[in-house]
Amino acid sequence: MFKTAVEMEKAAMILKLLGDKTRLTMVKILDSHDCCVCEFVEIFKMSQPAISQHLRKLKDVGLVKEERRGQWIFYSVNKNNAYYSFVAEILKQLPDQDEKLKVLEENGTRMTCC
Amino acid sequence: MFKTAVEMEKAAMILKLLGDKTRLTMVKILDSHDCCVCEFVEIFKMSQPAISQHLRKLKDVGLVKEERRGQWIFYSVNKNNAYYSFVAEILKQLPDQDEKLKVLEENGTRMTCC
DNA sequence: TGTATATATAAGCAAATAATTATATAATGA
DNA sequence: TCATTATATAATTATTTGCTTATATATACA
Repeated sequence: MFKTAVEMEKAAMILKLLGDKTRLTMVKILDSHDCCVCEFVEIFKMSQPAISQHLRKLKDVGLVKEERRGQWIFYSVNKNNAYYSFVAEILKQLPDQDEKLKVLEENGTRMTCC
Repeated sequence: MFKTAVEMEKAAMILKLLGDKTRLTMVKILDSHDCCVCEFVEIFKMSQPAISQHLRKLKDVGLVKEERRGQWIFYSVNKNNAYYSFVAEILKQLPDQDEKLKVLEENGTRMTCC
């Protein structure tokens, strides 16, 4: 089933990170689509620094990784992370967030930026 | 697979609750054994009010329930809770905590109290 | 080379969290 | 009925968190 159980300390740390609605939704979205910061700014109607700070926390524990593409920095889930399978089991149980991206495409925000 | 996905808001709330090492371990233990407050005080080497407050939070969202047995109040996981299957998937991936209870039995603390 | 755009980072602050200490409640047993 | 034990609750405090505003950096493009 699972190679090895996640340590309690690490598990609690991951859960605390995911225990924020914004970050949880980010990870759920990133699990199926790469996104850049400006898309999240649109989706969550939050300031750019607030978004960047959430992404920083996710990056610091290795849950997401970043990749610059020209002017933009794209984030994606780091599926090689030791805790990815732990996280994936949680994400599985969450509702699809694709309609959030669809809204961006409809109002053109997705195209403009990325 | 799952009847219905857990709402993002609710999921984040549950994850935040479990994102504390003490509470996460409590729930993992309670998932297989009922326990009373004084046992947790021993296990975690924490003050009784601190333990009671953690249990209160878990009870407030319905993850655990309490049952008085004479002088003691026993806590157990509320498997009827709407979010139990969500939580159970997480607990599955955590290492067994039985040795923590074993320590209590060895030093007699488990018997004395409960 | 200068300006605009995307992003990160730092500093400051208000709200939330998790502990402590002190006190209240409830059951047990002499 | 009184002392003891188990637990809850309230008040206080220190720490952490998540935002804001201000500023820095890095790329693109005219």
